[in-house]
Amino acid sequence: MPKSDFKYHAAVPDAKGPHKPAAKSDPGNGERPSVSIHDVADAARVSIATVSRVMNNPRLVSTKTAARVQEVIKKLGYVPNPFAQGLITRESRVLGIALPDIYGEFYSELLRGADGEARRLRYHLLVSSESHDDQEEGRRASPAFGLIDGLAVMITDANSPLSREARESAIPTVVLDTDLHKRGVDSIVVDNAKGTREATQHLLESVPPSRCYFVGGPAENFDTQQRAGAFTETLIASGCTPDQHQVTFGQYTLEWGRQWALAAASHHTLNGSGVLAGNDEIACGIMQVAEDSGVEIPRQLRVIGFDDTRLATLVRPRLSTVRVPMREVGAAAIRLLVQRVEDRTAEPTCIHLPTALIIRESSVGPAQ
Amino acid sequence: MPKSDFKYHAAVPDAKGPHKPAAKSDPGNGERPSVSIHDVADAARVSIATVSRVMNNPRLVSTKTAARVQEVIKKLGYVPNPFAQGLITRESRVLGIALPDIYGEFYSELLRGADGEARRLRYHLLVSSESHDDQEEGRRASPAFGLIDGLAVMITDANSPLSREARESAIPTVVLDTDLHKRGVDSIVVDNAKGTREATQHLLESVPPSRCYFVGGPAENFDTQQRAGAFTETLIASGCTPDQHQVTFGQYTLEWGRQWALAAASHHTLNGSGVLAGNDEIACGIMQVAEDSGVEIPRQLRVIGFDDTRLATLVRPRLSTVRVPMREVGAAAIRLLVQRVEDRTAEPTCIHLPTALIIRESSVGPAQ
DNA sequence: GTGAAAGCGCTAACAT
DNA sequence: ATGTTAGCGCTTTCAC
Repeated sequence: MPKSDFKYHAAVPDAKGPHKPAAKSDPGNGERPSVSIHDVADAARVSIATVSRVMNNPRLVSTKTAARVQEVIKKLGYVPNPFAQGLITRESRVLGIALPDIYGEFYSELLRGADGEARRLRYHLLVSSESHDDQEEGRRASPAFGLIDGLAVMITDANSPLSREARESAIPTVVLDTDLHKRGVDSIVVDNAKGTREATQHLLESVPPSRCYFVGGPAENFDTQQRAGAFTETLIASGCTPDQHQVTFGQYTLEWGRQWALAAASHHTLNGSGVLAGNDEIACGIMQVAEDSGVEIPRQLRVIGFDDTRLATLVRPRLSTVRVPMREVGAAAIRLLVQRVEDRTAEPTCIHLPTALIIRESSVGPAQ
Repeated sequence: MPKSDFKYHAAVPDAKGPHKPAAKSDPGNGERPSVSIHDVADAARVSIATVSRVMNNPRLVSTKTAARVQEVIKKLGYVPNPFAQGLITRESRVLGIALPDIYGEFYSELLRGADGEARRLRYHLLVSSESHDDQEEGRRASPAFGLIDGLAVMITDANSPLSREARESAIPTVVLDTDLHKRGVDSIVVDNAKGTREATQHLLESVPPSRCYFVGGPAENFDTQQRAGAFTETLIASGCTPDQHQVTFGQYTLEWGRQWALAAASHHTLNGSGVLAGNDEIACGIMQVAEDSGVEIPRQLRVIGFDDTRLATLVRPRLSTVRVPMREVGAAAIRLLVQRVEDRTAEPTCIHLPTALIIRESSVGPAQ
């Protein structure tokens, strides 16, 4: 019998240290019996080093020993303690993702993409939305810095405290929706300009430039700005400089769409117009008001949404919209993040994802 | 000068052990400089034990010392290493939540509730959807057992492998949507029966029982079964035993709603009927087909959805629906889970959350 | 190919 | 009130 067997078995049960931490097989409460690398080593009559090798670098172990150890591992249901592993390797295979909110089709789909990709790459995903923050003083439960290997942040508004924190904690980070790669941060951005141009040009096919409107989300929002910018440029290129009423900002909500449309209707500007909304919800709000006030879509009013959420195919008439590959955004963020985690010396990059106009019913048909 | 200062400083830099793990302040790559409890202890001229006490049990330390240590902690930006902590305390303050999918209003809202509650209780949330599984053999990346302190599982179909795993790993678990508290598992369930009864009775006010339909999701689904059951019972109570066409099962998708409605329309059963859909999406599908085939809602057809997602207020006519407090479900799950994590001896309980009929436009109005 | 041993950073018993 | 120390479970040199 190898000495390791003797040593461990003999030494441990007697040599009760002064510190008696979590139960090993404590009866009376429902603790996990928790089999450790020592248990495996003992049962397989090898040292813990060998067990470790079998798990992390099997080619350093003879096939025969490896097989025996594997068998014991299986029989005992051994799973390495991630805390102990992390203490040495400084890796948890957990990635954080911080979103401004996790509500609605948009974030939901993004998260789905991120989750799928993380799984594929054998990482776990720790989510955290910012929305519920700050109610109670400054106890900002930042997304487990120290535990996570990397963080994907979506920064909608300028420089949120979170991004600063991330920078300071020197943790691998990728930013969604803001191109910061010149500042040394990997980023994923969506090519808002392309889709916006296509949509605006599509509108201009049947609506005079002076009757085209952009109904955006919050003015501070990065996407909003790009979309508004591309809209304006396209109008200018067509020979019409839009006035201030043609480009407005509000919220990314259906309610804001309704508000805008109500105001527009009261100025009689709905009929004969074309509007590009900042997202599908806004577009839906506009469509609702139009319908309620007897303005026919698309005959009297053309409307195009943004994002291509399921909403777009749910409403009638079906909503033309600019598709944003939200799922791919989430997936790309994780892919890039993992890349960075596994090689921190790589050059910061920025992945651009395309947008494209999808024409459905709300923007086509016989001109008025 | 305390001896600890001498000991640590003198001993460590020279006594380079055989094992040289992760860089402490490795230049050349962008590692975190990582300040440890020792650094704080040194700088504050106390032992590491005192630093630990300041963080975990301040009342054991004199106010003066505590203040000094706190200052150093702040100056150095010290954050305890969660791996080292977890190794001893066996807690990570990370909770797992496993959902069949994370798509759509429903799961999105549930997740939002869970996230908010987790934050409130100072836990982190590790999500994982099952949908992306199993593509590549059996590499089931279970939700970080060993790392998480507890797991909230939503079991839609009978006994998924996940729930078994959870049981085996002896980790605190709460189950969503299936009452298992008799089997010793905390659970959160929604009182499907109440809302379903209300909805069915509401339908019966204007539609004869023989013209009432339940268009459910998957037959294996727990919620579906309860809803179908309550529907049938209510019909029976009103003196009509529903035939097999009146209670059907499919998917929780808009498409299934369309299919059902198409089939129904071809049998001329749409006009003059009342239908309770398994969820809002199905209801929307039915409404679309009805509209397309010229059946007016609510005049010729009454429809009620289930869940009260935003869809319900988006469509026209606005959808009557049975509200399910998805957000509260998520929050309650986390609350219960944390309770269990912090006291494993408590009796398993089952939290019931109510549902309630919300009457909007799709189910009321002048009878035909 | 395998084992011995150091030590990651921390908490908690024990000693003072 | 504070310090000393063992040890959580693991990975990894180093020696054989």
